Amino acid sequence: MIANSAGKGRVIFHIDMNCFYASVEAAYNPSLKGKPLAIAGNPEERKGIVVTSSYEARDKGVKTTMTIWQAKKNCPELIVMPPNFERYRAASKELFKILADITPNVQPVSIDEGYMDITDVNSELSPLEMAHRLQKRILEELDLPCSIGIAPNKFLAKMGSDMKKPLGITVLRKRELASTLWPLPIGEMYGVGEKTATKLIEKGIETIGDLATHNTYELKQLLGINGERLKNRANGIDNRQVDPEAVFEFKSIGSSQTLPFDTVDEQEVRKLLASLAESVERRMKRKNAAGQSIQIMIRYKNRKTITRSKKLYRYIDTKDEILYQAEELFHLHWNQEPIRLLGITVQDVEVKKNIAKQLDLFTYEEEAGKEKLYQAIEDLSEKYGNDVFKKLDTISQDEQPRTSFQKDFLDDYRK
DNA sequence: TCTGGGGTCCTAGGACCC
DNA sequence: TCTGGGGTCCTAGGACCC
Repeated sequence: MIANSAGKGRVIFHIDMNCFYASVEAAYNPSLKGKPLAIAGNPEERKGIVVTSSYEARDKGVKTTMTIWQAKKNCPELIVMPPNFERYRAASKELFKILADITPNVQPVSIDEGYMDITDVNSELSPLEMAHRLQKRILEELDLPCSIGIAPNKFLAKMGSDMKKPLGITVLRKRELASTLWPLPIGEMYGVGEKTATKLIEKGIETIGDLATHNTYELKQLLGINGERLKNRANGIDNRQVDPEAVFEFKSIGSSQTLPFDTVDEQEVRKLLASLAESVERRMKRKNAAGQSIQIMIRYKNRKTITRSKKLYRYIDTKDEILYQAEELFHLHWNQEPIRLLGITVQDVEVKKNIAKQLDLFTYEEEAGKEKLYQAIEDLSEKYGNDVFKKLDTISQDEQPRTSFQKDFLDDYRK
């Protein structure tokens, strides 16, 4: 049988690793198998919350985002380990290699899950048999358990992979939704979080089936565009493609950190901002990217969190530039109250290859040296206002200026 | 004596332009 | 003498996911 025998319908897999971090640790150290294990940060630095835990731990009431002391209260024999991301990244890489063996049409969505579109895979095996082999191979080669959802679209495949754990395989067919998907409580639907669940339950929508049959207009009133989308999904409608390129289309790169103690000390703030800027720079370099906006995040003592951002009209990618912009925003917006967490994010990120094509200031930057460019930018901002870059639009280096404004700018700049 | 860190997408108001 | 409506961009915040 050929996977595509259904005709025009697609066949999508969603692969979801079971308790990924905990399973990787158990694969490295088999003596951990069968024991209640939690991966959690350092409680001394106020980061001691459970990130993942084994099923044995979950059975004893250990839940993700619990603090370690809460988790240990429920499960005194809990083994707690710090996260080892290198390890998880390495395991993830091996996982996606195995998926790529079946089809190039794989879309990673996070370190431990991904979609595959196997519609056009030539195989004598049925999709269900393929899934069994895949699951077995991942278990044998990586010693890691996973669950697989098989369905005609991403949403149903995702819901399917969630239904049986560990080592489950679930087929969700559209014609069986009323008996398979609809009985589930609304809060278990992908895309419905706590807030949305509360709103829906208030309207008497308690199951996915209730949502599927509810009046569309009312849902739009309640949830905006998302209301309509959720209703469609509840009815098994989801046209999103599996996109292997999506993983390269990141839009922001950020770094944030909770301080061991709340602080108002500017020295300490500066140190943290510098190290955050460095971390952002490192990761942007790795991805060969630069960004056009900067955002800072300040979380205060009472957990109230603000974000402040600024569009820059030029691309930045170095630690110094990131830090300079972040410090400026910080001093403009900090209300002097004790700080719990700081974050820096570079937004409107592009890979440099694409920037060079589109935007030319970057080319100038490479050629003429940054200091000269920044000086020119500052002079021009003063002269023409902050609109200068919008008005400039894109002038490529070999291109003739199209407007008198662009001409003035280039004259000024080349001086 | 609780609640990390990495993201994406959507909304809503104001500025500005036509 | 007073005021429509559409569209885009920017900023801040919120919801959600892993």
